Amino acid sequence: MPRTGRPREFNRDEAVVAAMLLFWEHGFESTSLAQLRTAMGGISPASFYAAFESKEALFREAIQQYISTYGKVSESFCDTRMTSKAAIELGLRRSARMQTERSHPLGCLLVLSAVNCSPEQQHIRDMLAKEREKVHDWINNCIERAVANGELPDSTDIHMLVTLFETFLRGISTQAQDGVPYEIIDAAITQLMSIWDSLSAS
Amino acid sequence: MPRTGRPREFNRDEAVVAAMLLFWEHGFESTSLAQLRTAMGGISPASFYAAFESKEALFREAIQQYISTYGKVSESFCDTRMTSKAAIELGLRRSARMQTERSHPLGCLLVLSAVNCSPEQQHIRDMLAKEREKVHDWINNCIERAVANGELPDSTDIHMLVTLFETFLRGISTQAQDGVPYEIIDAAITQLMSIWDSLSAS
DNA sequence: TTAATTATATATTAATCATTCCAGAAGTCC
DNA sequence: GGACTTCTGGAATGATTAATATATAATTAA
Repeated sequence: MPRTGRPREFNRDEAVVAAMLLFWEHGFESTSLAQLRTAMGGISPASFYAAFESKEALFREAIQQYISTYGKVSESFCDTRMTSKAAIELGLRRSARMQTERSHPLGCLLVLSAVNCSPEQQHIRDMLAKEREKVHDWINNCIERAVANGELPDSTDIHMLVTLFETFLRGISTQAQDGVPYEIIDAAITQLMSIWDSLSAS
Repeated sequence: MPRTGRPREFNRDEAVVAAMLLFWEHGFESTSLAQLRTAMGGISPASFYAAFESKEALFREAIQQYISTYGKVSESFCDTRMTSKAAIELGLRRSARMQTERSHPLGCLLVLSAVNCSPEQQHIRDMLAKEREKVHDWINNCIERAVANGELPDSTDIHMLVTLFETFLRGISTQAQDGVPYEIIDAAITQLMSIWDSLSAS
């Protein structure tokens, strides 16, 4: 917080949220600075660069904003207060719910916002890949825990099961973008989770 | 085929394939005309616009090129010469195989190439959504056929089952982009298909 | 041989891209 | 009341965007 100098005339936090929503909907490269500045309250280029160092730096802030709010639904995957099955199931359902809400862009920002990227911006893709890997690790640890504590048999193919759930989770993003409603994805999750029971029973 | 006038100095078909690969890897908007012209054999702007009307028209041709080659793996979903289960399973496995091949960009062009789009290019997104809908209809018809001929019970929730398989199918695209190998996706497909047996048995 | 046709190379267009410069405005600190 | 600091509006930066204009080269048809 600056204690001296002319005070900022716009709310920085609100501006980051507005930018996040734009990046979420159109992606990093397809969102122009002019669009961002308009959505952030019609601020000038000078104000933009004084508050945020660059478009890329703003994008990084937007990602952190997403992770600390909407993205929290994924944290169910690393919630050890419930069974592994319950954690996976809740993570999937909460993700599906959030990604199909109409109060913000559809799908997951971490999956969608840098799918299309020019070669020079490969590091943007890599940055998001790292964030996705965190969720991957949560799911992986969750399944490993299930095998370790007997919730799933020792013969369980852990990598296979992680891939099964994660691939479905990724698919929710483009399904949501195409308008598939929550209820039907939720029903598919119920069916998907039946696999868990058949594995634990055998 | 022009029968008169100066002959074209580059192979038009090869140029479309080169463009398709670029669009596949970087998406519609993030692929520049300069990149395209270089990949298409270093042709000039004049030659480009003489052969293809515009960047968008070329993109449409690239999509058709994809559909008639790599995209054919999806046609398993509407192959009625085998059981519905076999059609779904083969469609998934062939999609996973194709999308993880290293001889071309990873994932599915129809899913990935217009995820990030500026508002003015919404019709590009819509165009790809229509192509994806064809695959959706194939899967839907395939499941409907299974219920109609007794392969699945009448009580089957068709929309749910279509969503289950299609969401997984969509997820393969970003999983492949993140480097998940074919073998592990294939194993997940095997597990996913076990749902079919549990449904047909009950 | 000439006309018609089509592709070519080169230069150029206007628009947009992210970013920077500069002068002034609005605060705090002493 | 300065001095200092930070933010502001507005103009300008050079690079890049997709697309076009113009003139010429290479072919076929008559």
